[in-house]
This record gives sequence, structure tokens and C-alpha cells, in this order.
Amino acid sequence: MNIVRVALDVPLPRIFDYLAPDAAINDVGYRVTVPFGRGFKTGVIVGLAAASDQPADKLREVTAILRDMPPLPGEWLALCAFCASYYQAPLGEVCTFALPPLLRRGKLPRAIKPGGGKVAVSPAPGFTLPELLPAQQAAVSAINRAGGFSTFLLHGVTGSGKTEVYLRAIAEVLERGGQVLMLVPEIALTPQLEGRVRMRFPAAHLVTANSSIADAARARGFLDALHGLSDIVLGTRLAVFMPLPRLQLIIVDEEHDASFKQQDGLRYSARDIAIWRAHHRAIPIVLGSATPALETFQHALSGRYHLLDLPDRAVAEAPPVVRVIDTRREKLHEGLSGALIKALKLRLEHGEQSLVFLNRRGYAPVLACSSCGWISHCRRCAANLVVHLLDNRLRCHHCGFEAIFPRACPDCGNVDLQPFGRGTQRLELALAALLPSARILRIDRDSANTPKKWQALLATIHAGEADILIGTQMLAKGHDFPRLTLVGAIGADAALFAADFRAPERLFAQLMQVGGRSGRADLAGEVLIQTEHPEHPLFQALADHDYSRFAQSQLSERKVAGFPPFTFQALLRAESMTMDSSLAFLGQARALADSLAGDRITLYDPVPMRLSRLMTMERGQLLVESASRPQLQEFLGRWMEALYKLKLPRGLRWHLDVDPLEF
DNA sequence: AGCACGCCGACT
DNA sequence: GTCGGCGTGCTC
Repeated sequence: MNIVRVALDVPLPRIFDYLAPDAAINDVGYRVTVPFGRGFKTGVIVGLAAASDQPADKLREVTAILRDMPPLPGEWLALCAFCASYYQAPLGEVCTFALPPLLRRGKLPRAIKPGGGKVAVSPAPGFTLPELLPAQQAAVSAINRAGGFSTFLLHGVTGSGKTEVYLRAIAEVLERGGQVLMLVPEIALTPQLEGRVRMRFPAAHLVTANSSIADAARARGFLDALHGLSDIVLGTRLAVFMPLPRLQLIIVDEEHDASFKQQDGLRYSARDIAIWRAHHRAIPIVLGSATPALETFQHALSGRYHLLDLPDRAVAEAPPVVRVIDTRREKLHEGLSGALIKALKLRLEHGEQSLVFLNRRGYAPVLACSSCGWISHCRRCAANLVVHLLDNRLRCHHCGFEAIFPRACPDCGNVDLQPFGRGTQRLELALAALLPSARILRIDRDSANTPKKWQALLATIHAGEADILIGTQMLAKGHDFPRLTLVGAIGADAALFAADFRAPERLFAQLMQVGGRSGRADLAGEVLIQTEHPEHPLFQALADHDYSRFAQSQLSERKVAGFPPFTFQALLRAESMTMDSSLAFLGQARALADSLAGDRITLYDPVPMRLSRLMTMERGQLLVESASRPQLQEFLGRWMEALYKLKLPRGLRWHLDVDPLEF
């Protein structure tokens, strides 16, 4: 047993063996410093062996086994190993990713305080528990009764009281001395939830985990969790890798949210990893959403997940009235229908807030020359430069390239340049002209680009110092606006017939979410959706607040088309300086795949990606599909092995995306 | 990914 | 004559 197997942060699909004369059987899970190449690296011991596959003269001796913190538990290593195998990523890369940066570098934060264990779950003095509705009560009991692995889909609209169900389930687990992991999609959502959890469980040790937390604090949170000191870990997707020896419950809030899937580097889905984790540990997991991912809903329909429906809004209020505005026969004023303008005026008179949802920031999506047909395009991307009139610039929303708004057409010198289409800035100006007395607030990535600005905007809204909010999807998520009674959605049609088969699912979720912002107990809410396709079932289902009908119709379309969740996909992407070489590599990969794939694997042809050029890199993709997840997995393993052996042309990079969300 | 070694053009 | 271009190969 004098060989240790070490996972190192190198993009190679293997682990490295080292001589460790004094290594003991229980040293697995310790971090270790080893000589690597001409330098040193810190890695994690993932196994011990009596002999190595490597020739003896290649083996070098470990520099130090870092026993300054407890070894990472076998369960944590198993989690990393699963992630590595499922996403076809090197184990070293996963282990490194799962460790906070400080620990990754072989360091430790300042001393940690002991404590923890069973906590009193009495809420703060003066706090009275809200009464549960029958459906909430049923959900809480079902979760509490689950003795072992069980996946619950907690399906309920905004205001139906999902959070209260989470809190009751957490209380039960804390009572039993367990730890809870709660995942939320966005950093911006953690503070308010954190406040609510702290108020409810003042004695509990709460750790927050997200990428904005400073290195030392993140490492300390990780160690607290590892020591079993923390009772509740609340965080974004990376929190799914927190070691939790007493873990008894996982909650994934807004489980449909795409931000649970990392879009670069290690392309994992925190929600899916969380489910695996719950299964591995034999504990319940609760997925909460008003608009579950179709993958999730399909499992609920098939009985694999346990569906917990919260049909009512817990606060005594009617759901907002959804009206679909047919814009085909009408001349719109700056993109606004008469009905929407009238509704906005009405709210203004009543001193109530309105929100106009337009998921496109900037002034206009493109600038065009009326004479020669020139359009503003990015020189680094296959995308148009967006007009930002406020700072007189053209900007690429993909790579950040900026140019000054041109005086004349760069091609023909014509001075008549026209912005085409509409973004939030243009809408803001139009509404200001239309309703001069209204206090208008625009909330998008440009106006709320720092947490400070975002907080200031939220404060203004809550103080009632804004009449009309104009916002992108930033505004849709999780925030409560008490005086908001009208939501108008414009420009929604673009997503209706998009090439992406998930676009309708996302649009429905988005409109449902943004619509849910309107109305409360004493003020009825109204949602107006402008569209040229008022008869579209998506809008009809939305008007009826019928997620289930929409989901079932989408699912039957997906089934016919052979899309997820009825097939499983993986996408091989390649990028290089020319599309030819990217596609040539993918062609090579395709040929390898042809020789490796069984008959239950479908291979497609290499094609340019939808955004074919990004940051000057020409990008292609190759889709692989199978109705059998195990067979796809097995194939991917062999395919990757072969792909790693290929020698690549200079400047070509590739990666595999298992269960891709974006194409 | 780094970081070596290794063989061909313009510089003091 | 050398500094340095990036092509190729290795890391236990």
C-alpha cells in the first residue's frame, strides 16, 4: 500500500500515482502536495494501491500529505467521481472545482470554532408560525414521512407557499439533528431567503455558498459543513459540492432554472447532481417550481417523482387576470398596443405600479443603413451590434465589443442610419414621452450592473417612488413588489417560433414568473400579453393558469419529435480560427463515433453552431442522441477515450456537453 | 493546461 | 553567430 492515487487539476482524463511510504489506508480523501513536471501541485488522494500501472522509474514521491483538515469523506469523493464519469470530465478537474479556491491551493482559512450538533428550532421570539393550507400540510407530511430516497416535485405558483413548506421540512430535519442543503438559482435571491431562514431558525448554523463570497469565508463555510458544524447550507449551484456528513434533506428551489446548469468549464447540472446525491445518501429531495422543467414534470407524470401540488395562492387572493392582446390588426405606438397604454394610464391614475416586460436590453437590436443595406455587426462574433443610444455606442452583447455610434454608414457614407427593433432603452424613452408624469424605472443588466445599483433600484421600487418599471428577465425572479398590479409583456413572439425546441418552455416559465409579480391580497393583478398569435396554445394555457396542460402538450410534441426528455443528448463542440477546421475535427470525431456507436445511438452531422462565431472563434457542433441513458453514457466513455488520443490542429479546442440546454 | 525541448528567420 | 518563432510531446 505504498502507492497513492492522486486527482490533480490537469485536463487529462487520468489520475496520477505517487510513492507514499508512510501512507495509511485512511489517508484517502486527504489533500496532498506532489511534484508535477518541474513544479508542485496540490491534489486529492482518491485511492491507495499496492502497485501501479506506471513503470517504477516514473513514480515520484509525494511531498506532503496535508492532514491539517479532516479527509474529504468517501461520500464526497463518490460525488466527484459520479460527476466526472457522467459529464466525462477528468476526476482531478472535478475535485478541484468542488473545493473552495483556498483549499485547492493547499491552504487553510483561520482557525474554525467547534460547536454544532442538534439545534433548537424555536423561531425568534414574537414569531408565530403561519397556518398551513391543507395542500401545504399534505406536502410537509409527505416529505417528513419519506424514509429514504424520494424525489418530490413541489409544484405551486408564486404565492402558493412553497417556501413555507421548505421551512417546515427544514425544521423537522433540524429537530432530528440533520443537515439541510438548499439550492437557489441566483446569488441575488440568497439574501432575502437567508433572512427568512435566519429569522425562522435563529439558533441554527447557516452557511451560504456562492461565487461572490470571499475566498476565506468560502473555505470556512466548506470546513464548517465538512465538520458537521453547519446545519443549513444555502447557495447557488456550486453548493451542491459541499460535504455534509449529517445531510438529511436537499431542496432545489426554482428547479427549472437554467442557471443550475453550468454553461462553461465543468458543464454540470446542480439539480441533477443533487438528485444523484439524495439517491446515494438515501434521503428525500424536494424540487420546487411553478413551472417545472419538462424533464422533471415527465418524471412526476410517470410516477417516478412524487408530485406535491399546491393549487392555491396561500394569501387570500385571486390569480392575476391574463389577457392576450391581438396586435395583428392594430397600428402599435412604439410597440405598445392601445390596450396596454390604456391600462398603464389607469394604474398611473390609481397610484399603482406597472411593469413592462421586454427581454431585450439596449435601444435597438441593430443599426442599419437605409441606403446600402449595411448593418452593424460585431467583428468578432456572428452577431449584430446593439444600439445603446444613452451612451452613444454600439455594443456586442456576446463578447462586449464596443464601437462609437457612427456618424455615417461606414460602407457608403450615407448619414441616414436607422435603429431597427426595440429594446428597453427605447421603450423607456417612448413611455416617458407618452406618459410624462410617470416616474419610470428601467431595470436591466445596464442599469443594475452592480449589487449596489440593483439594491438602490429595488429600494426605489419598494418606496413606491416608481410608477412604471421596464425590465428584462432580471425583474422576473423572486422579487415581491407590493404595489404592482399590471404586467405587460411585449416582444414575446420572438421566442414562440425560435429554432430552439426549449424556447416555448422558457417563454412560458418567464411569462408565468413575471406575471406572478402582479397583484396581492387587496389589489387585483392583471397581465397583458401582446402577440400576433393570440390563438397559440401557450398563451391560452397561460391565460388559464394551466401549466399542466401546456406541459403535457409540449411533452407530446417532444415525444413525436424525439426530443428530451424522451431522448438523452450530448453535444460535442469545437472551436478554432476557421469553420473548416472546426467542422473537419467534428467530422473526424463523427467517423470515430461511427465505428464505436451501437445501433441505439443516433449520430448527427457536424454543423456550425447557431452563434457560429464568438470572440473570433468559429464554432461547430455535433449532436449525439440515444433513448437509453446508460448506452449513451457507455458510448460517450469510449468516444472520449478515442477523442483524447487525437492530435489536434493548433488553436482547436473542443468540449463535450452532456444534457445540453443551449444549442 | 503549462512547460519543456527543438529546429528555422532577423538582429546586435 | 544568437534570440525567438510556435510545432510536438509529456506530465505519475
